[in-house]
Amino acid sequence: MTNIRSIAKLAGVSVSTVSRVLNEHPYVKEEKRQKVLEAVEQLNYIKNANAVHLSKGKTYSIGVVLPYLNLPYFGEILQGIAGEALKHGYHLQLFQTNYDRGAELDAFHRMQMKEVDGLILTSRSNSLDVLAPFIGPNVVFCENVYDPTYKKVFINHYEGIRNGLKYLYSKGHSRIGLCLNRTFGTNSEERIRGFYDSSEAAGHPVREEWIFNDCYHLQDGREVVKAWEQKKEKPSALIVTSDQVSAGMVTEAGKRGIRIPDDLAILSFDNHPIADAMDITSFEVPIRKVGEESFKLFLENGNPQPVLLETTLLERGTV
Amino acid sequence: MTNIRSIAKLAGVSVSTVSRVLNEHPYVKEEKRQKVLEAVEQLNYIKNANAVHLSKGKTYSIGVVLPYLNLPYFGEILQGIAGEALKHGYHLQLFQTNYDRGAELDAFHRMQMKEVDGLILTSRSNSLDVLAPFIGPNVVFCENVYDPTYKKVFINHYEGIRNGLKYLYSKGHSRIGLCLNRTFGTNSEERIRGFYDSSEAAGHPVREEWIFNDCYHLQDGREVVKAWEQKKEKPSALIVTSDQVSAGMVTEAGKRGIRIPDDLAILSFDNHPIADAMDITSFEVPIRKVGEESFKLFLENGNPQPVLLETTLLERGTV
DNA sequence: GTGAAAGCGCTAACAG
DNA sequence: CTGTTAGCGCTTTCAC
Repeated sequence: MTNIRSIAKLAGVSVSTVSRVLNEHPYVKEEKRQKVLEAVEQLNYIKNANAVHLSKGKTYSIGVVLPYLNLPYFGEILQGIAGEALKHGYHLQLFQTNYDRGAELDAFHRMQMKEVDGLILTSRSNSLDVLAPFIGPNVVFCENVYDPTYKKVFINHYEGIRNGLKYLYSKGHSRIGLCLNRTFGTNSEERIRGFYDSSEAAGHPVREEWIFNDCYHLQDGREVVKAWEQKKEKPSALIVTSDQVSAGMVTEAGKRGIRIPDDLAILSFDNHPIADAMDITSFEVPIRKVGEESFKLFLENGNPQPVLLETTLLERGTV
Repeated sequence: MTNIRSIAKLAGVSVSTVSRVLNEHPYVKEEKRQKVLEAVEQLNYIKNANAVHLSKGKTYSIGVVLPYLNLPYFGEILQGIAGEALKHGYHLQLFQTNYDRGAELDAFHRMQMKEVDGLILTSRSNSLDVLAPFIGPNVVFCENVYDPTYKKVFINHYEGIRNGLKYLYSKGHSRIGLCLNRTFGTNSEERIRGFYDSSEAAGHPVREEWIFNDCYHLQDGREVVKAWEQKKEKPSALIVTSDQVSAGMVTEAGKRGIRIPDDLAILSFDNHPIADAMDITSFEVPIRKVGEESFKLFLENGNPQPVLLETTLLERGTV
C-alpha cells in the first residue's frame, strides 16, 4: 500500500505537506514540492478516493433515479445531467427503479449513507409524504412538486396539452383521445388536468374510453392502433405523450391501411429524431435541458427558483 | 454526527459489538443485540458508506464505460448490467466518454483510486497498449480482445456479417454495401473483416465507395439514403449494423419513392423493437445479454472462459 | 512554510 | 461472546 505517509517519508516531509502538494495548496516551497512530486512518481502513488470522501464528507458524485434505461427519454435526460456534471467534476451514479418503490427508497438510503452527495429524481414512484423526511437542498425533482422549498425543474405539461388541443380544434377535430405513459405522477397528472380542463372548456367532454395508458414503447403504440381500430366510436385524433409510441402507431397504421392523418391524426410529444424522420407532428420537449438544469439546481445554494420549460409545436404530417 | 461510537455508548457496549450487530455477525447475545438496535433507532443512526469503503477497500460499485447515453444500444446493455448488478448488491457508476480517450482514461484512474471495484468497457477508444497497465481481473471488455487473460464477452460479428452476406447472395444480390457505426474498434474491425473475407471468397470484391461510416442515429440513415441515391453505380443491398440507422433509411426511402427491398434491400443488425415495428429484416444481437454476462464475468474469479454470443436472423420485409 | 496530531467512521484481529 | 486497539488513507486545524 503506497499511501500518503510512505511518500512523505521518501520525500522527507510531513504528510500535511504532501497533502498540500497533492491538492495544489499554496505555500509550499518549490523545492519540497518537487521532492514530493518525485516521490509520487517513483512510488506510483495513487490517491485513495474513499479516504478523501470520508475525510471530506463528500463524494462529488450525484445519484440519478430513473425507472428504465432503455427509453430514449431517459437516455436524453441522462445525457443532459452527465454533460453538466462533468463540467463540475461530478460523476453519475445510477439508480434504476423499474418504478419499484423500494428501489427508489434505496437510492435515498444511499444518499443518507453519503454514497452520493445528492439525488436527481427524473421520475418518482413513492409519495412525497414518504420521501419528505429525506428531502433537502441536495434533492432535485424533475416535476412540479408543490412544496416551494423543493428544488425542481419541469416541463409545462399542462399548457403543452392545452396547446395541443387548441391546435387540434383549429384543425377541425373535436373527438380527441389521449395516450399516456402512466396516469400517476405529477407530470402525467398535469397532462390529464390540462386535457380535462381544455376539453370541457371547449364543450367536448372527455371520453374515458379514448384514454390509453401504459404506453412507453414502440410496441405499445402498435397496440393502441389495434385497440383504436376495434372501437365502434373512434376518436379522430390522439394526443400521444411520447414519440416512440407515436412512431409505433404510424407504422402499425401503415400496415393496416389506416390513413394518417385522415382517418386518425396523431399529435405527439418529445420531438425525438424519430418524429422528424417519420414526419410526426410533435411538440418539442427540451428533455436534455431538463437534465442540464436539474444538475445546475443541485449545485445552487439557497432556495433557487424552479425552472419551468415550455414545449414548442413542430407541425409535420400527422395532423 | 451520530456514529458507531455514540450508539455504542448509548447501548452500553463496545463499538465492535455494534459493528457485529450492524453486519449481522453471529455471536452476539440477544440482549445486547436489542440494546444496540434500540440505540440505532433512537439516534437515527445511518452507516457512513465511505467509512465502510475505506475500511474494506471495496465499494460494491462497478463503473460502466460507454460513449453515449442516448443510443438504444447502450441503454439496453446498461439495463443488462444493472439488472445483474442489483442481484449482487452492486450499483452502477457511469463514465460517459463520447469516445474521448481522456475521459476513458479517467474511468481507469477512478478505478485505481478505488472509487469503483471494476470497470465494464462497452466500447473502447484507447489502444490496448495504453490501457494495458490498468487492466486486471476487475476489467471486462465487450469485444474480442486478443489477450487471453482479459475477461471478455462479445458478439460473433465476424460470422454475423458472413451470414448476412450469405443470405443476401441467396436472395440474388451481389452488389452489396456496408453501413457501419465506426471503422475502428474490435467489433467494427471484425465486421469489416467478415465483409471482406466473404465478399472476396464469393467473387464479389468489396467496393470501398459502398461503405458508409459514422452511422449511429436515425438521421444518419437518412443521409445514407441520400448519398446512395446520388451514386451512379448503386449497391442493390446494404448491410447496416444498427436498426436505428436502418429505420432512418426506410423512412427516408419511403419519402423518396425508393422501393425497399426492390430498389434497395436492407439487412440490419440489433433486432431492436423498431425493426419489428418497421418490418426490417434484422439479425438479433443479444445486447442485453452482453450486459448481463459482462457483470457475471466481473464477479468471477480466476480466468473464466470468454463468452461468445451469436446473432440470429429474423426475416422480415426489407430484403 | 511546515509539522504534529486529532479527526472522519468503520472493520477486524486479537486477547480474554 | 465481548472489548481493546490498531488500522484504512486523507484532511485540516493549530502552533511554531
